[in-house]
Amino acid sequence: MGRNRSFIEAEVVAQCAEIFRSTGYEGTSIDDLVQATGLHRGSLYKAFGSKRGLFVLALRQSAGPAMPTHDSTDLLLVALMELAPRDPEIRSIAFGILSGVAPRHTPQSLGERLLERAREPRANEATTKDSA
Amino acid sequence: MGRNRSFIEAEVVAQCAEIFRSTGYEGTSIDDLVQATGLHRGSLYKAFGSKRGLFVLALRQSAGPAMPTHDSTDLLLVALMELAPRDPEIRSIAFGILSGVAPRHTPQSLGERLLERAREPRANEATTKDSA
DNA sequence: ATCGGTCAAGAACGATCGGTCAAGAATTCG
DNA sequence: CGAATTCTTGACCGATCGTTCTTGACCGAT
Repeated sequence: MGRNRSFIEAEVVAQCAEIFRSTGYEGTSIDDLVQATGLHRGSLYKAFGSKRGLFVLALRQSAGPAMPTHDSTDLLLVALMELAPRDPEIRSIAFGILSGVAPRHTPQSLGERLLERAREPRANEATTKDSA
Repeated sequence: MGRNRSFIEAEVVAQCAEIFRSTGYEGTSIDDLVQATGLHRGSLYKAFGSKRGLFVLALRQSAGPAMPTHDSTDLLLVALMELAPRDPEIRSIAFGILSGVAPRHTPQSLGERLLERAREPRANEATTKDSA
């Protein structure tokens, strides 16, 4: 039970992380997360409290012990660009990830990934509804 | 006169650029720009058409012939992170700036500035966002 | 069968978003 | 001077934002 639940939780957080890293923090709406996870608004809030809380979990989880992937690096970039300057806790988490035991990220590697990400066209997210 | 007008215009664009580079694109509301410029909503839209149009002008203007400053680099970072993946024109402008005649920006210099910016606390603008 | 408690579900909420427009002030022209 | 025209202004719009609350289905214990 508990194990299964936390496993599912981790999966949901991972799905949200994917949305956040792709469309940014401010660019992601709760509806986007609802759609991506299949959960419902109330459930998301019951489980995670707020959009920001969900992002914090996603950021922490994506920075596990493994080597950074493109996805986890993107999420870190989003945190650094959009949240860190105005949110001390997230700034602290982000720089904690950066100063991990091994020098996994460097300014150069971050800059390179930033440029790669900027070049990747994003599927035109529905600003106007034509889902038929 | 035309010259005076365009001078004022450039000043307004510069003020908006400062807001965009500081709080990001999605993080900046029209009201923020209204407050920063002292102009009124209608005037802004009459002169610049849209928030995006204003950002495009700001990005182009900030990437003049001079050496990049922290401010102009920040605006470029915002363009690359928030707009470039979903907006081909802005992506094109941004990469045009990057491939200027002299190698003014490198992945490493971008990454370094990204980290500096993330460390600079931003005056907590009260948008009733983190009261949870 | 009936209660009490739990939880998913999504309708509803106030605030705020980007964008528009009609009415008043200012200016130009006959 | 008065009519015509341009500019200024901020109230207003529908949509969407993040968040909360009511609803009702479900389940074990009585």
